[in-house]
Formats: sequence, structure tokens, C-alpha cells
Amino acid sequence: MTTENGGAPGHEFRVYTAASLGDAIRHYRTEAGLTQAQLAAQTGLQRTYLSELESGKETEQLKRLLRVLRQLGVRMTLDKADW
Amino acid sequence: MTTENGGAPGHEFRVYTAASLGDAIRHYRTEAGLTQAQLAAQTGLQRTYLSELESGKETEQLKRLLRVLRQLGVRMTLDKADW
DNA sequence: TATCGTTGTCGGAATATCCCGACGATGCTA
DNA sequence: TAGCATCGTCGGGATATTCCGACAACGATA
Repeated sequence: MTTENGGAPGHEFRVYTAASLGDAIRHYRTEAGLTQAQLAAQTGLQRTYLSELESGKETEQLKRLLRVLRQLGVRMTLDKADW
Repeated sequence: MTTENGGAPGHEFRVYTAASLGDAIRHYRTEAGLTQAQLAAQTGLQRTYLSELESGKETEQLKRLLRVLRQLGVRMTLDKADW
């Protein structure tokens, strides 16, 4: 086994707002022991972008996508991939 | 019970590209018996936007978000919410 | 206290996105 | 075939987003 807990689902984030998306990303970033600057370097993105993303900045584009999912009764979940 | 199958998970979509996101949305839209025009009216969005979304158009914003999730080893899942 | 690491936030410029009307292609049915 | 519904796609303009540098605030630590 590569994980500490034997198959327990650990965390699982339901995403229905920009804020909950930000919470999930921040959780997994800190869990990985990364700073915003490090993750920005690894992904080729701006640190300020990550900061606003984690802070739950509600962009129009994200709102539109979430509106479609909500209307269809579709749930978005973020969890740790075990690969 | 409100669902046909007694608790079976039915479909579950893993989203790691714009194309797989589009596939999922199209699946749930047609499953709901809606046309693009109807869903567009319900969400206040353009039908052309939904068409490109379902076709898996890779916007920069979506690519950036998916890049962050992949770097963190986070999995995105879309499934039917039972509410 | 002074220093370091981390994060939040502010502008302006460059870029990307969505809206909106329109048209053509496809499949189905009378 | 004709008619209808649905969908993919194009282009231009209005709008939204990201980049990038910079600075301040905060906690931890020497």
C-alpha cells in the first residue's frame, strides 16, 4: 500500500461554488507541502492567479460552468487520485 | 426510492480534459431530455456556448485549472446528484 | 527587534472568452 | 421530396481574464 490509511476515502470535496473549489485546491496544495510559488512554477502559472483561485474568486466563466451542472443536477467532486 | 436502480452508481465521469468534460455534460443533458436550446434558455447562456462546451473546446482557463489539479494529483468526478 | 517566508491585493496591458445573429448539414417523418 | 428540429460553426464586437511587477501584512524564528 502506498497510502497511510487502508482504503479509507480520506477527504472528498463537493464543488458547487468558486469558494469550495478554492478550498479544495488549497487543501491539496498544502497537503502536498507546496507553496503557491512552487505550484505556480510547476504549472507555469502566475502565483497571483493561484492566490485568487484559492481565495474563491468567482469568475464569470466558472459561474457559467457551475450553472450548467446545477441545472442538470450534476455533482462535481474532487478527491485524491491514487496513481 | 426515486431512482430506477436501487443505489447502483450508474454513470460516473472522470474529467481530465476539456473533451471529457464535454462528453459528461452532453450525456447528462440528453439524459435529461433537453436540447441545447432548452438548456441554454434555462441557464441564460448562449446555445453556441453549450455546443462548443460539449464539443470539448479547450479554453485557456479550463486548461489552467486542469493543469493545477493534475499537478496536485487531484481527480475530478462528475456524477448524478441525488437530490 | 530584525529578518525571512508566505500570502493577499492592487493596476495596467495583453490576451482570451462569450454573446449574437446567421448559415449549412444532418436526420427524421409525412 | 418537403418540412422541421437539432446541432456545428463562422465572424465581429463587447466583455472578462490572466500576466507581471510591486507592495503590505502576517507569523515564525533568531
